[in-house]
Amino acid sequence: MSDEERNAILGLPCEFIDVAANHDFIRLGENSRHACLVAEGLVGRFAQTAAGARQIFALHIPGDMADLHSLVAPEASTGLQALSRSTMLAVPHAALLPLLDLYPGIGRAFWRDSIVDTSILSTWVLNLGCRSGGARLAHLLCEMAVRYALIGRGRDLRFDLPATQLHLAECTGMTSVHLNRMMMELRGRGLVRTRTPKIEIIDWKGLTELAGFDAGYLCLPSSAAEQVRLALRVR
Amino acid sequence: MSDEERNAILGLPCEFIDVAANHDFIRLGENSRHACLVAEGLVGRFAQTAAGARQIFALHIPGDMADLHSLVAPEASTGLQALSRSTMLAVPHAALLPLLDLYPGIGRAFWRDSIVDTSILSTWVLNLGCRSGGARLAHLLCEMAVRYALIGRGRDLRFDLPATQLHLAECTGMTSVHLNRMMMELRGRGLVRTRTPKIEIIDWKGLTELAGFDAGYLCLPSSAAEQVRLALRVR
DNA sequence: CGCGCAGTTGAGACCTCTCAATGTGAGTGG
DNA sequence: CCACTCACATTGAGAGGTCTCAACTGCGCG
Repeated sequence: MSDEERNAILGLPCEFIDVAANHDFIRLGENSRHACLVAEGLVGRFAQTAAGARQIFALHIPGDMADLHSLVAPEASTGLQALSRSTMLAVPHAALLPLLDLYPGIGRAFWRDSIVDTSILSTWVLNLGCRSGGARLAHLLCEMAVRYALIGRGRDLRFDLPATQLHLAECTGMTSVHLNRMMMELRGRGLVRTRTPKIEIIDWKGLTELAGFDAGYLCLPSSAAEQVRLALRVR
Repeated sequence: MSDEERNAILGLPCEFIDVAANHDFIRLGENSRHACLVAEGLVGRFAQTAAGARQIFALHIPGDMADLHSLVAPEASTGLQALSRSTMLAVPHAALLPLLDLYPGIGRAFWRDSIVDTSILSTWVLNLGCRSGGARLAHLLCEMAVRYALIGRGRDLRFDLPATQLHLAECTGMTSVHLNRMMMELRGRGLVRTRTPKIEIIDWKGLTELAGFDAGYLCLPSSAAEQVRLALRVR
């Protein structure tokens, strides 16, 4: 984006919103009039079956736009839930939409952001469809380690993931009971140490191998990839 | 889109490409220089694990843009495979990109198209994470019935789905053996009649209930929803 | 100090995979 | 027209992964 475009974005009106843990602040089927940027906390995008089973299909950490897509498809049938106490920055669609016509670069950047989300989502599909429970959990931990490192909140493969095991189970398509057993197995194998919400990856190589993790799907520019490597202090 | 924008699109240079069944015409990790519109056949977007397990996470039928996302994120790590003999219409990125700057409406329409793909993908995640094998298959059949009806290729809940059971298994995260058993169960319950590639849904209500299917995620404008109802001759 | 949520544990049922064999139909060459 | 071949669908049996349900533990918070 150009400086002009960047400034247009920074000049946008917005409003801080505080959300309690486990609160669905955008309900399923609700039409949203804002785009939400996560300022603090952890937010999950989810949907659920008629039977009540809930699936989380994206985790948003500080700095993420959680529902940019609502700009062009406000009727989307997914909800947004704070997994821990979170604060959001809500930007009205009414203020954002005109920028899209004025600055093609902004639209393209937003589109690209959606594509990255989709790439992550695709990888989650690959996980759910092709990998065992333990590998799915390991993959999620690898992903979050990299993403937290990227925003400067992970050092030495240690980071806070403010989600309960039930939340993680809803991400990885498992029962919380089974997730617990898988988590214990990762610990038992000496791959991670966890004590909610703290996660510490002890054996990065082992964990990524078990998970089949390759950070490519996060669509990092090569400069960022370098940065992650440094932040993780890996290799 | 305005007429002017529509005309700009129709004036784009393009090239027909014929692809044999089971041919990966965009390999994993390959950088694409074209956007592909499916003209005929069935195309799957896929990725695979290091162990070789393949997951299809989108099916594209005639009229779909199979990899619009490559325009803004050409390095995406997914492949494109023809599931049956297909013909594609390839539009060079070089010709498409300038339009994005000239016509904001085009960019927004493309973005919206990506969002719809993402919405479908989200629903596949919900399927994989929360539903049993039989329900996943039923859901896929419901989705394809609606989508084929929308492009005028489904009448009375009958349509051709030129994919093998192995392909369907790769879509739904099952073994082909298990998919076969689930397919036989759907038949046994009197929900569908199938004989590759023909699919006939006998009991729409029963199938949608088993699947927990709700067409909302396809993001149809209300006019199209009406149209589908007519095409399916349901309700 | 007690309540309640989150994590942990156990046992049995069920779903899905694995591997291997068999059936079936369309196309092909003789 | 028949034998052959190949891809795909179907079947069986046993192993393993995951779920269910129910109980129990540990810890933070009021």
